[in-house]
Amino acid sequence: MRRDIFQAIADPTRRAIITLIALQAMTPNAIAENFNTTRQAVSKHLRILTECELVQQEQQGREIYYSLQVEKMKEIDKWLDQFRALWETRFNQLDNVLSTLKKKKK
Amino acid sequence: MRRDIFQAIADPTRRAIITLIALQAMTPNAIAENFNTTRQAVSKHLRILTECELVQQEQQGREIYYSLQVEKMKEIDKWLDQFRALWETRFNQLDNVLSTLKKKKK
DNA sequence: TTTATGTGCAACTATTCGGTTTCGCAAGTT
DNA sequence: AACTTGCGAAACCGAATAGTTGCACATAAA
Repeated sequence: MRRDIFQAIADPTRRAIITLIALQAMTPNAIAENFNTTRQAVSKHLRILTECELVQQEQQGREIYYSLQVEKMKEIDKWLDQFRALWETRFNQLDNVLSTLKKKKK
Repeated sequence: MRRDIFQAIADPTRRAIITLIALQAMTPNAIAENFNTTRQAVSKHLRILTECELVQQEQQGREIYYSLQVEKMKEIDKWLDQFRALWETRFNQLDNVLSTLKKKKK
């Protein structure tokens, strides 16, 4: 079981769940109403999101409210950092190709 | 076949490939040397990356140089935008939970 | 106490995924 | 022309994935 954040956001339904609970905590039933799947399927997604700490639970009577652990999303942002420098300069990927080819040609 | 950028970066090997060719175009053989897999496996990853336009090819004789289409990475950054506001303000996810619970309690 | 509701978990299924092995082909080299 | 090298594609395989159905259990309402 891999269960890292990149695998977690790979699924479109999970991304939608993340967006849904980003602003307001929601119960599995309430979340499931927004998708064409069963509550159990949503529950499975929530388990995966919980396992990689993207999501938080808060029991309230017999209901469980799920909310986004927004801090965790920074990890994706952090990974993107290494590329940010590339797309922000005038030296784009085309220049890379050309310089590499030139080098190979000698 | 889903083949979107989020599914593409879900695999750790593919993320490593992306990092590897971000600065310099490389051939499949050269890329494969960095991993404990066959060249064919790398070739498959490259096909997936090419299909979602994360990667560019440049034929050079019988060699094919692959390089990162860094512009495409912005799409991930763009998706993160909706959460950036959340983690940058003092209102973090704990506040969300509390305010939601307060509302429910009436 | 009985019934309804909200939930997680287990078992099963079809599909996808990442990998290997084998092959064919094109481009260089001898 | 024969050989080597670099590559992609196809066939196959075991594992993981996303979904379903069915169940058990706790909480709340009747």
